[in-house]
Amino acid sequence: MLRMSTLLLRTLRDDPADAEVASHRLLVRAGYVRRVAAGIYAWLPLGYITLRNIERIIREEMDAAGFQEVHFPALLPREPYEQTNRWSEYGPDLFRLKDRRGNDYLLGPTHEEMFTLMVKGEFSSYKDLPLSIYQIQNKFRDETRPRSGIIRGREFVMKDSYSFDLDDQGLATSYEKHRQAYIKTFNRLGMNYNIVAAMAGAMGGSRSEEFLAPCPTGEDTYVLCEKCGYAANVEAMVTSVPAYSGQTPAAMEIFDSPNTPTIDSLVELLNEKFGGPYQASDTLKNVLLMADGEAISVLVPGDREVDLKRLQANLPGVQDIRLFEDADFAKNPGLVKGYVGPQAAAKLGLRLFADPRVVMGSHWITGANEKDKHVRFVTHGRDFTIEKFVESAEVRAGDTCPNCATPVVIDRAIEIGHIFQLGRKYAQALDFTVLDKDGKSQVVTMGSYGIGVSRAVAAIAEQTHDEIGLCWPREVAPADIHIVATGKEDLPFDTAETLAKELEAQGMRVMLDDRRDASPGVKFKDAELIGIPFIVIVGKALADGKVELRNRKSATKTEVELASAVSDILAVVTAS
RNA sequence: CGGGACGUAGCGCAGCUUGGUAGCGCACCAGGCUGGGGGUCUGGGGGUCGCAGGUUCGAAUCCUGUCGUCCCGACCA
Repeated sequence: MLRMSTLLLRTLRDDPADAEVASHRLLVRAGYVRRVAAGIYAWLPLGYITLRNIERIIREEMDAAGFQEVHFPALLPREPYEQTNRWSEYGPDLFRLKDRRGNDYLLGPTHEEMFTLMVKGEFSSYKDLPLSIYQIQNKFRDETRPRSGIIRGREFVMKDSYSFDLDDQGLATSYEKHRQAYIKTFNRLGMNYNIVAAMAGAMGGSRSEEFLAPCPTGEDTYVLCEKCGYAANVEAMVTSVPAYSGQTPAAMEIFDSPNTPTIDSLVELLNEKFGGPYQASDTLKNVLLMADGEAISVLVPGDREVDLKRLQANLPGVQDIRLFEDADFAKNPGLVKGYVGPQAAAKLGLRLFADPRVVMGSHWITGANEKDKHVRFVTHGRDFTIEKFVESAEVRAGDTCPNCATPVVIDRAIEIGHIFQLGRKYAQALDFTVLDKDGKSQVVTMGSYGIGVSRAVAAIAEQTHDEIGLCWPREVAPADIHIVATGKEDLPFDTAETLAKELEAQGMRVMLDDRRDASPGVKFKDAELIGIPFIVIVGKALADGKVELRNRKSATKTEVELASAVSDILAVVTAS
């Protein structure tokens, strides 16, 4: 039984100054967590119970799916990460340290290498597969800017699983098993979430989905088709483009366009010069970028911006991408800032990519590669050719669903889970093979599956809190019932004590506010802030032989006879 | 890494412009009243004012540097 009189807990009346998002504010105020350093948090008893409840649910679902739990150290040697090249690839986000002999170590950001090596050390036959193993572990990332409290810390708790299969079909099956296990897990956690298509990204692999908990303070943006259910991270959103059916355009025609370095100024001039209506979407924007030191051009309709994240995610292998700067223009005198066109890209040595909207046969108004001159009727396929289409333009609400052409909505969310088919990258790098039926060595194929455990505490708090405090789903709450004794006589306290013990005997998890020195108002406020789903008040109503039962979420209050209180409360709680 | 702000008691803040005994609220301790919505009165304990230099008879306050933190952006399996 949790007793408020002795619990290591001091609720705060004021919001902490450094907390912006609701989960952070409330978890600190309600005494669940305390900041230790930037992006590093300690868990007080209430918070730790909540965290462990989530871990327990995850374990139960992983075990039920037949996955086995293992555990690795957080402190790891450099060598395996050297072999997979992640020691350098991971960049400055990797926490690195040296021991007294000067050897390099790291604090694990994810454990693909260790899992692969563990299985490699034990198994060497196709008969041993498939295998899925998982751990719940603290992970470390030296984020440039930790933020939003528990949501994005530098140390956090994560459940990561890895599957090992002989072939792609096996991987697909393992992936699906994890997907189902995740659905069960997040349902039990009482979360609202969407499963969205994601980019497998630099990790390689063919299929990847994210579990996103919609929430205005989330850091991920995704699109959702409310008609057919298509959902995708904006990076993975597929542009739907109707086939181009326009007539063959006239030949290119250069015209004077003084002082029109921006799309807006160009559109204004077009309407004056040629009669309208012309729109930004009639023009072609040539966005110049440096990709790993190489100049590239990306073509997007003039009314769209390039989404750098989206572009990079769709240009596999590119590590670093940034917009052209004045210094880059200086090095490429053929490129006239504000008047760039794709016609001369090849001549200028630019690699040319285009958003799928720049369909073959479409014609555009674009720069003439000459100051104060533009050109119209520039036609894709006739006047320029591209290396390939690449998803790169910003995604907007109202863009059409690639499945059913319905306008999509855009929403923000917290990423709480990510599953993806890794393929053979790690097994290859670490030389993990098994013998197949024919006695031949085969590189195994892997999947990797993560759940942000500590982040889930915050995500649930974000989705379930209200103005007055936290409001947990029962299975994750630190207790089922919060019993408050009020008054100055012994009777309510003794009664509450007895009631608490009887409810515990029935399997209920009980928190008892047995503080003699706190006023009723303080106890009610604390109970609401802490957010245990049911609150029982033993006080005034005792005079009529009753206690009061409140539902934290709905704020409904009912009085029940003390004589039947245990079974009445039990019935209400278990029905929830 | 760019832009902005802030470091004073466990938490929230004032004091700094104009240098002179470090203050308020919450929390904490002792006692009284109150006892169904963070109630009230009296009395207390707790801070090398982020750190290091400098100016000055004297620095929380002025100057220089440095470290840290938060917010927006960039970045983020």
